Amino acid sequence: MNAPIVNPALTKNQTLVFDVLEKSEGPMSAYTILDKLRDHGFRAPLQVYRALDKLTEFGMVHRLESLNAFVACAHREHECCGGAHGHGHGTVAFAICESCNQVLEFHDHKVDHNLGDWAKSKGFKPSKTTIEIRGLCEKCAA
Amino acid sequence: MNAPIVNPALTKNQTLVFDVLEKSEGPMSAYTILDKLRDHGFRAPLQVYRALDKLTEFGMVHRLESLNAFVACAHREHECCGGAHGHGHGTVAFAICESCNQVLEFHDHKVDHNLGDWAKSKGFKPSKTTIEIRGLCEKCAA
DNA sequence: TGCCACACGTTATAGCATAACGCAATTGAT
DNA sequence: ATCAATTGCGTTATGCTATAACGTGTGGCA
Repeated sequence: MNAPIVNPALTKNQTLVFDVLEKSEGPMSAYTILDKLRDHGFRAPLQVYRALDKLTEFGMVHRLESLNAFVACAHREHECCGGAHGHGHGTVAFAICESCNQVLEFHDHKVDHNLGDWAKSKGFKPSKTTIEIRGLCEKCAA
Repeated sequence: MNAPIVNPALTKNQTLVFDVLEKSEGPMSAYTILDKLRDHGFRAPLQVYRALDKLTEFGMVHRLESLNAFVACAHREHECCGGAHGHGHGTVAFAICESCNQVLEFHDHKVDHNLGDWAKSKGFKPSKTTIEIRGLCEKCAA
């Protein structure tokens, strides 16, 4: 459960990428981000991927594996997944609406605990856990 | 929780793809499968992807989202995720060793229940849930 | 000063997935 | 029987996602 970096100083590219993600309604692919940043001088995918790597390392951005896309962390004040206290919230989970693309980010300590128990019982040492629920959000299911 | 198809009749391509996956030690990408099947007349990715789509629909193959790869379902007798009784085991979870690429497939009813409770509390209607733990298996962690 | 670490920019390439077309075989209703 | 609908198949082309490998510039620091 590596504690993320707290309030790191962002570079120009990292700031640009993060701002685009934060202003977005939903998850974005790296190439969509690239297109949004062409006016700011971005020309190549690596410029985006390198920024995303760092932002993910900082805990400010999450990668949605089932979408090959990225979202800004939904938790304010960088308290996400650790943060100032360094104790961590454990694994982040996502509910992804397949109709409106809204993403709900949440923590569930019981799930963490249960998966942790399973791992312990098998001698498995987790480094990163992905939990993604695809489906319909309340509004779209109605 | 859609009940999977039980003992479907597989086409030639589906059988070939499934056999390759089942004999494999670990997960395989679609293109790796394609290469294994060139001698059997496979020429194009779509031949593999179409078979994989069906096998996944049948519950005989799982996609690992964090690897962009596929594994044969580890449960014998097609009792996986439902099967003959049609009651379903709920979500399948995977522990993926980043050192030896071994994949452990498992079910955890408590996790299912916890995520189900969360979804219900938010009015979210899940269609497919992905749980993947990356880390080190017992042997590689030693 | 020389070294190191890091961010950056660029070109090229690798790896993953699907669109769109047409053909053949199967099924099932009329 | 025959027509229509469905499904699987093969092929070509294309699009999307991600990284390798190279070089440049900058700031910190012994």
